[in-house]
Amino acid sequence: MTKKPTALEARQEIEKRLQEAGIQPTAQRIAIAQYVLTDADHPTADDIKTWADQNFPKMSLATVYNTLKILVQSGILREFKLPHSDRVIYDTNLSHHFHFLDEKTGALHDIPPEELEIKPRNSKNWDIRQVHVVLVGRK
Amino acid sequence: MTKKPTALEARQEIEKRLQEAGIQPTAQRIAIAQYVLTDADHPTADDIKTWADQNFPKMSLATVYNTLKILVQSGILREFKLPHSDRVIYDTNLSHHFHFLDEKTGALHDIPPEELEIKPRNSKNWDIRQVHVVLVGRK
DNA sequence: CTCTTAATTTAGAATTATTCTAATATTAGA
DNA sequence: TCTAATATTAGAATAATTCTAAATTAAGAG
Repeated sequence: MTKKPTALEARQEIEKRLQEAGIQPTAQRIAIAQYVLTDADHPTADDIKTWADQNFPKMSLATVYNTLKILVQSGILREFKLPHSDRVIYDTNLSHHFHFLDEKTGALHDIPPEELEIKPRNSKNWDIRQVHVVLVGRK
Repeated sequence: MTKKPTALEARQEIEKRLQEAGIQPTAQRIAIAQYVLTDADHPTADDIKTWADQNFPKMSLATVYNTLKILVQSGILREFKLPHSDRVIYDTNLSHHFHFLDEKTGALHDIPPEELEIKPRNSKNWDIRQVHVVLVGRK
């Protein structure tokens, strides 16, 4: 039985991850990474800014964007856009998965890879690096 | 052996299609529809504006956007965004297909549905209306 | 410690794609 | 030919994101 990590332990875990990725673990970066990786659900930059305004002494919008860019570059997060909406959405990159967008509510759900079999009959033998799948419909 | 349609015939064909969709076939709309449906390859609104500036007496950017919106609403076109880029891309809706984005060149290629088998193990029995797939990689 | 340099953060301006607005022009139909 | 409805237009407004240049913070050498 694994103990649930305390807030401090979680923070230290995040800090370690940033360091391992060669990212200087500043207070702002730790806060953003912790929020996106543990609490948030497919947040946008704006969601993160709103959260920061309530949970961090002072953080500029530019820092939110800068930090997200760094986290994406280092592979800790991935970013994507939904087929229609305007905003970039951030997602943990821990496990490969697909997305289901509920037309009615706008809610975005993860689809684990086992739920969707994708077989490229890759006749052209292309080198495929990323597979983005968004199913749009109703529950 | 079918004859290749003349420019006039193509224009009339487009006009008929607009009328059937309940869209008033104005000169601007015919021009845009003809370009997107027969000549352009995954254009953005900006591509269409550039083309119009060179091939139509005078057309405002607002008309480009208005017309594209109407064509999408009527099902003649579909629109989507690539996972990373900023612009909406327009595509003919004639046949269901997927996309391959070449990381190196940025070129976007169609993938016919036979090339990619997608099997949702739809345990949740969701009603899926659209399937967006973008493979990103290199040729 | 303390100084110096490099890295980070910041506020606000700039940019980009798209939508809105209100006036003008065109079209369809009586 | 007139009228009402519809479409087009230029330019302003909006929204997400990026850029800029100055101020702050952190890291490492001595």
